[in-house]
Amino acid sequence: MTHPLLVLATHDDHLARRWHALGERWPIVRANRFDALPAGARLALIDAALPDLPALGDPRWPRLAAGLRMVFASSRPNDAEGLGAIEAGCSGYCHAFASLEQLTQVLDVVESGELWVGRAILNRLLRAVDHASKPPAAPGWAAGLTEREQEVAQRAALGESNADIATALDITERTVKSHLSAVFEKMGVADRLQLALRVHGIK
Amino acid sequence: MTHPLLVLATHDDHLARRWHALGERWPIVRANRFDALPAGARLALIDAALPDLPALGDPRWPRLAAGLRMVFASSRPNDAEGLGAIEAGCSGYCHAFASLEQLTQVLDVVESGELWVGRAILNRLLRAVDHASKPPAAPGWAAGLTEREQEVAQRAALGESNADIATALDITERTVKSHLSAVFEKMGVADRLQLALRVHGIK
DNA sequence: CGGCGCATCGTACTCAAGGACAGGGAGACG
DNA sequence: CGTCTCCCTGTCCTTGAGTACGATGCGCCG
Repeated sequence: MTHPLLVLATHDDHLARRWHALGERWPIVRANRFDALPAGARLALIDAALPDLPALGDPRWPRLAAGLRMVFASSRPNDAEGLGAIEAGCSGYCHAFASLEQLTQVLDVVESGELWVGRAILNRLLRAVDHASKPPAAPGWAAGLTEREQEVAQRAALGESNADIATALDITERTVKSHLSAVFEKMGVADRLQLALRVHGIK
Repeated sequence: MTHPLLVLATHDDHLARRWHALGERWPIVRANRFDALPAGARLALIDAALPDLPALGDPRWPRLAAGLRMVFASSRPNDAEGLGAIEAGCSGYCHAFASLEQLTQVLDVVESGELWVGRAILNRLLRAVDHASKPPAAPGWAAGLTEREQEVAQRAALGESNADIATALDITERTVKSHLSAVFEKMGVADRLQLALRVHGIK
């Protein structure tokens, strides 16, 4: 048998019967409790509704993840739980009542060492990162600033000195100061530190 | 045949031969150019090195993605390209010379309507989101700082002047400078702006 | 054409910041 | 007791930042 033992960890007999069909692909064993997971198991499908399930921040999760590839199955999936599960060390997160084809695919992917999250979560991740990865796309703070002023403000807020900015924009330090003064005036801040806090959403 | 037609889009004959083995699973057809993709195709594996490949920001990508599930295969994968590919509408991003098992898995996942990215990118996404979702809780930056130094650093990072901090803590401005100098030294930053960026998780 | 916004540059000034250098007092620890 | 760390304070000095006067050139618009 090339496939590793698959532990089906659920307290729910109905769910267990449903998951039982996975036995066609993996040798399976049932576990009723979290702390009763077989020691040597390498792959597990874990019901989020297990009665003795530790919180996702619990240190037992990462310890367990060292030797066990876990798929966290929730009957009511949501982003926060999914992120928590992945961060806790789980390799997959899916709907507990997903189709057998879907579950098989998830387990396949996880067994091969990859991570699996649904497209909903992945999309949200991408949008979040997309959001976070482009500070130049100013949301509100740049209102009323000219294009040049925004450039200068952006750089100043990232810690560049006036001389740095001048060199980068190929203008004089004097001009940088001029733009910055306008920025301070328009944004109602006193110095570049306050500017940085505003630009980055602190205060 | 339950599997849809798989378009192998690459200009590279070597890569095409390698991918050809996917024909055991999907009916395949070769395309040499991006604008020569068959009209009715539903699934495509696209070489990032295609000569006429549009930039990832090109509007042709989302249009194409409407009817075609694309896996973007790069011979030198990196996060930025991966994110760009997914955002452009591709359903998968992987190494062009990944193993056939891996490619099959990716295509399986994508064919079923899910998104696929490697664990490296996914991990990075998670860390990025993890980072972005908790700006107030900065646990790591204060490592090695004494209690007093942390107080001063915290206030300085929020934009308080040395005089402000001195008044607030009922000490001399000189002492504030002393603590701050120690903070700068320990954290490897040059001034309070850099400190603020570090404390608040920017840079 | 004249006014206006924008970007650019000059000099001079004030001031907070930060470093260099030097020290005192309180508590912990072997 | 000696040593160590932490907290506190002092003076002197250099420098970047920010402001206060100023100025020119360009494009747009009524």
